[in-house]
Amino acid sequence: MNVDSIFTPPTAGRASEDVALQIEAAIVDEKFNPGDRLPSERELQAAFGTGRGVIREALHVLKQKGLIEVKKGARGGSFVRKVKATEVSDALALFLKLNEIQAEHLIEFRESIDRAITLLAIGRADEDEKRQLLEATEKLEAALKESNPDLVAVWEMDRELNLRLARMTRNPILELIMHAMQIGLSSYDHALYDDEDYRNRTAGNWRKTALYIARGEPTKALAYISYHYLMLQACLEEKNGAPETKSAIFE
Amino acid sequence: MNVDSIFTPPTAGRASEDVALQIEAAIVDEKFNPGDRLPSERELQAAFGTGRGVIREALHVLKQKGLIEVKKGARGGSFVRKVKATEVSDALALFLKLNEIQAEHLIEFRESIDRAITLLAIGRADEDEKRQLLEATEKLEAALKESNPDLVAVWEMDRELNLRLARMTRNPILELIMHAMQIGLSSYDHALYDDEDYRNRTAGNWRKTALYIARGEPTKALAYISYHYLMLQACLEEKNGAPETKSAIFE
DNA sequence: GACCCTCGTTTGGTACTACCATTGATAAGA
DNA sequence: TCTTATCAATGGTAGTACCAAACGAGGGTC
Repeated sequence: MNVDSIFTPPTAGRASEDVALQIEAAIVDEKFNPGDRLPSERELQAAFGTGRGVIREALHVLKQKGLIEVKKGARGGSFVRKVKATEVSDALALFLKLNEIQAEHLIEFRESIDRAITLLAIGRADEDEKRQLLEATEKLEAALKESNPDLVAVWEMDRELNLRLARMTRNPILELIMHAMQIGLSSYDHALYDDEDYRNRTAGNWRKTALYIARGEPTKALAYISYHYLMLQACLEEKNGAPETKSAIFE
Repeated sequence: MNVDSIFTPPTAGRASEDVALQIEAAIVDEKFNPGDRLPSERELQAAFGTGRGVIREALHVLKQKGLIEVKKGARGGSFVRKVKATEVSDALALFLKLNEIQAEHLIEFRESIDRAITLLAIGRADEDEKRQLLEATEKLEAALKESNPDLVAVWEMDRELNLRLARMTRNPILELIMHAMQIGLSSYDHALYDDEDYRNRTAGNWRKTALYIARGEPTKALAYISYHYLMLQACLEEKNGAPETKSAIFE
């Protein structure tokens, strides 16, 4: 491929930004597709007519954005990659951390999303998926009934349940948002799981929700979801006196 | 400030990543606050015991994340900055572009958000805000009734209306998501505004929605919102025959 | 013929140097 | 006092040299 026909020497103030923008534009315009290998740093250096440092700074930004992955060694280089939901989630998580978003707001938002997801999932998922969801909630409940439950594993199951339900909506944006929320709430959820009462009621709630999703009864499913978040809110307020409330949420 | 006590020489595989992580951690831990100036590149170079290139690559990533802004010249340097919602929106927009998300999914998601926002806004906004929202919708409708409406300005008013409503929820996450959605849908909305029938009905819908929000009648407000998205969906399907449907959505 | 080792090439990763461009402060001069 | 020139700090760029990892080709060994 003739890279010289794609890239032109940077002219804007910051060369590395211009380079990054040009390469990003080339990827967005599908001049490079996922899996493709960009020219090596030295080739790009020649194509753009800049120093190698400029190229490296630009590539680092693209890597951080999740647009490329970099391998070294022979046959290495920068490879175009599909942007994953993780990048969005990370950006969101960083925003949430630094802007000290209150847990109440996160919960409130997540409840809205959960309700939307539930309605769509009831309408779109097939019987198999609904059955599998129900079975997964039963497994979750069973795992918690053991004498010494592996909390980390159970928490992971809960996480997986949410993603599974989101997938049933057939809407990738809801999947993405759910994924992002889990990162934002993860340390918080994890902390609450220490409370035996909370986790048992959560699991029971999950099963009931899945049950009414499987039966196609949206009103009842939504009722259990709302109840879950009411309970979560209550647990939160209960712990509010402790000084480490805020820091407990974000690691 | 003694930077040597904060930063340690990178040890992980990629030095620049390690440096970026350490600086990011320092910012997240509030060792540096918004407005503060980080040490100069040459000072950081000394503190981390690396080459200046490594520092620059790390700073570029932080800049891209929106954590710092960089000024050159005397008294220049890297200054810590509040992470804006824009960074999240941009990441989301990039994800949407490269994953070719269908417009139907975006609309569906946005309707869920709009319904949630409306319910919360009715419950939390004060009378002044509700009245101002209603007045703004009336202005929008009036602007469209002119013989030769300035479509760009009107579209901007529509955008502003959405943000205003989101603000009325008192939940910054909903504001953020609304902001991000607008970026993702912007070119699409803009294209639809060319349709006179669509924009007139949209404006009318907005006024009705605002009216019932002001009156505190959630059911009717939600009905108008759903109707709006039904109409949007219909417009979309109508144009579906045209080959440029997909590209029209994303620039 | 199949397997393994070695060595060389490619490519990213790091260090260092030198110099430029911008910017703000400070000193000199009108 | 105001203006102007100078200087120093700092990011921006170029270039070089070398290191480290990874892969391939070739040759050797079993």
